Amino acid sequence: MPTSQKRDSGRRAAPPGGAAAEERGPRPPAAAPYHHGDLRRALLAIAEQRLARDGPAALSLREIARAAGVSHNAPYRHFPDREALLAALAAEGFRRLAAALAEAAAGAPPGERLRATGRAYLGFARDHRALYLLMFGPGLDKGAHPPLREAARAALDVLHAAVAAAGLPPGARARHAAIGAWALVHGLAHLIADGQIPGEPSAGGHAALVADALGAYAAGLERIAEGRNRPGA
Amino acid sequence: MPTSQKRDSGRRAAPPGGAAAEERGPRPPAAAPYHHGDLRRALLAIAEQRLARDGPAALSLREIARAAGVSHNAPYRHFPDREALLAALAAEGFRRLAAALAEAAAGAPPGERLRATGRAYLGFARDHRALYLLMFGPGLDKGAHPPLREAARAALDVLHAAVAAAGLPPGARARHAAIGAWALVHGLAHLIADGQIPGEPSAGGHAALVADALGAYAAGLERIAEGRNRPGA
DNA sequence: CTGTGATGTTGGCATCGTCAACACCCGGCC
DNA sequence: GGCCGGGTGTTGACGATGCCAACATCACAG
Repeated sequence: MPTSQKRDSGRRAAPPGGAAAEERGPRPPAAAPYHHGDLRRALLAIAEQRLARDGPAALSLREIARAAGVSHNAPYRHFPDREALLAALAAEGFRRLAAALAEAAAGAPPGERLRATGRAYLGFARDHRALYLLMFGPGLDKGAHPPLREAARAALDVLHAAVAAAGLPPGARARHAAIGAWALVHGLAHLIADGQIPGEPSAGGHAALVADALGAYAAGLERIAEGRNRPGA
Repeated sequence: MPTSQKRDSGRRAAPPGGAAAEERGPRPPAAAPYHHGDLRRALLAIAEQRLARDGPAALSLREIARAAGVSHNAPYRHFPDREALLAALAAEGFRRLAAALAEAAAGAPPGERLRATGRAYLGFARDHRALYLLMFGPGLDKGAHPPLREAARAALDVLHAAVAAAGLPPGARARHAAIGAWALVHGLAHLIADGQIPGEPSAGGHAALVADALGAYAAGLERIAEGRNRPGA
């Protein structure tokens, strides 16, 4: 029902209030269908930039509408409430994250797959800090928005594959190892994004830290794969 | 300037609006100084319970004041703004977390210290889910509230000690290993609290998962401590 | 006893999320 | 061609919130 791409009619080229165009791709005819021209996408784009600027708590539907050049109630035609917009934003973030992870995993040899995926995860968190914090932050009832869980599961699947490539035989223990890898990388990303770890979060800032932490975990996985020393009860 | 403990005068025993007493400890004379009687503490107690019930976003100063039986502006005599109250809550949480970690570490043999500390960390996150999410969530500028950083650093120190007990020689690499341990445990706690990992978060719910993940990391640390295979660049 | 400063109250302002009613405009139907 | 139904956007309103300003109250100091 949504995303109804109808026709163009060339109206409302530049809304007066906003500094944010809807950044239409290089697709000549298909755009601007109804009154405004693909609101929803414009709202999401504006919301993402405000999110990065002011944090999730300061995100107001009215301000987004204002920036889009529409009235304060227009967003309600596309999102039932504020949380739904946040959820759509987070879902899009999960999709991008999963894509980034898959790409990193595909471009690395099996032995390096785990580390490469972890680096990609951390890179995403660094480059989309606010979005990342929104995706995993509280205040978003994941159960009420299935796309979130679905995209998150897809991301975990990539981690699964990377752990399998690390040489661990499949089974419940491998699943635990995969979740552990996810948790390690997620914890690092979260602590860095939260500013708990001193040092510049620049591109190579925490490279040694990440390499050591991932290396330790990978070494443990190898050791378990070789010696089969059961740690848990 | 704040926390001015003056004297008692026995007034205003039961405010009409609230179901939340200020749960004064077993300290007979020292309590209820000025008008209300240790507001601030009462506000924090009420805030913590509302936080656990409705999440951090739904926490409103006015509602807290209402529950405490004071006017909607009384909290401003104790906290400059809403965020300051949140920060005080989070700082208290960090203090409790550090204490719990220290206790767990002290009660475990050196070889088990890392796992025991990790379990305590996860137990704290499970038992104080909302507070934990507040402590590490966005929307709280940690830089603006030094007590937060301080308490967080204290918690990390306990992890440091646990990692040292795991047999790794001190140095930059050991520091990285400690942060990695923190990240692993933090990531597990956060993912579980966020509902990303299916399964009951009850006391023993994720025991096997936690044991495997911590075990893998500890095994990697041991392997590094023995063989000295340098992972990072 | 008077004054001073911490504590609490009343009132007000701008903003926000959301609901209800109305206006516009496209495409389908006769 | 003309109507009309529903998706889309607008105006107006309500209650609630964070915060500011002015005032009231009380404990203690001098």
